[in-house]
Amino acid sequence: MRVSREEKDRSHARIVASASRLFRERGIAGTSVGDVMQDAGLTHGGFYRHFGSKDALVIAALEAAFDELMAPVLAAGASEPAIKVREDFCRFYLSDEHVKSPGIGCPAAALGVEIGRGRESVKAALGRGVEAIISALSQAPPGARPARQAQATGELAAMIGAVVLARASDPQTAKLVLEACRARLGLRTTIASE
Amino acid sequence: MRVSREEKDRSHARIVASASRLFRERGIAGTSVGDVMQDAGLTHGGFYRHFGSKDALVIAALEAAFDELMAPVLAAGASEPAIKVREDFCRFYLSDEHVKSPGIGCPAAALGVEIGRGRESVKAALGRGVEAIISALSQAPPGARPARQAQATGELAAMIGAVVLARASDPQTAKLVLEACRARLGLRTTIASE
DNA sequence: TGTACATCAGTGAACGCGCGTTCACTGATGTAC
DNA sequence: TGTACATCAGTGAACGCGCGTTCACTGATGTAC
Repeated sequence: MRVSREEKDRSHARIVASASRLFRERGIAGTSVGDVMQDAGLTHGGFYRHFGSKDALVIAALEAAFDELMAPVLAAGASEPAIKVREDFCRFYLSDEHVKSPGIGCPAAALGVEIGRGRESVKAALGRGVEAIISALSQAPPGARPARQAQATGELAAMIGAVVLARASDPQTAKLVLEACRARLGLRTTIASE
Repeated sequence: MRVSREEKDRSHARIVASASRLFRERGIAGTSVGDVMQDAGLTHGGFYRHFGSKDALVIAALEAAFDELMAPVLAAGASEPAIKVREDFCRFYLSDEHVKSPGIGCPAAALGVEIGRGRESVKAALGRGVEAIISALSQAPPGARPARQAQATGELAAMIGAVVLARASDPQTAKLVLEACRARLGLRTTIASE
């Protein structure tokens, strides 16, 4: 039965939220359209009233995931010193929580490899999200201040690698990987190091 | 028809070599047992004369891939200064060639995320390979010299992230990512940088 | 060394299963008068 | 505002397809005598 415009919008938002989490947790190939719809409390047949294809859902899910990831950074705005915002972001990125919960984490770390093998339109959506992170980390708009952008790019790459490696490792090695990356980024550790 | 023991061994080696390349190029889920057997010049039905499951093939393919990746390092042995061997490894790791050809590259970068979501036995095989790289990079056996191991771990994580990010990016951004990582590792660039 | 037979690597059809996508249908919503 | 009808969000069955795995079969290889 037909539902109201507002109800459809709510369904749409639930589908995107479910997809955004499940794709990051299980991978895109590892998450079926049916899985997403069930998680959103719907049946699979209705999916194509919302998206033209699974790829279109992936793009929407990526955008939502990057928005979610950058929300604290954007919310802080000018009310906090830029250096503090950057450090908070890096601390979250290199946290046990981020490693343990890919569903609420960085899409580049969770889906970068899979998307690198996929369609150009999906790669482009990931690229836009990566650019947004680099801009925020370097405190400079895209294209400007190449030296700072380069540094931020290197730092992001290091953090992505740390999270990828930590997730593939046993818990003990994972801690070591995160700590090593924190040290390389010049982040002081709360726990006393040896 | 039955073939000789030697012929079977050659088939086995071809299956592993094909799997090792195809898994890294297309992902594990993106490569069927049939794809591998066809690439090895066989038909899919014979696969289970060689391996008990696709997972068993993944483990064999991972071991072959890590052996291949570390071959130049081990071949150099004591005949070259350790620092030179390490630098050559890092230069290859951060090369355009490595980014462009995952099929001959590091399994941790190509398959780490997917394997992180998979079975424990496969994760363990990846872990052994990662340990081997860290030992080679730190010039120390596993477990020994924790400070150098920690540094090597951080460097490997940075390189994995750079390759993952470069592969997900457009060619121009990819170059920037690799260059940024080289700079962070203290590797001088052949091309003059700005 | 020669012979008879058991073994088994490789083939290709078949299995059950889950996938992305399509479709006929339902009935509440939205719209035109 | 009320009525008649078109729209369309959501349902659940069905589509063709490819997957990992199994199986009966073939015939050359390996082995026991």
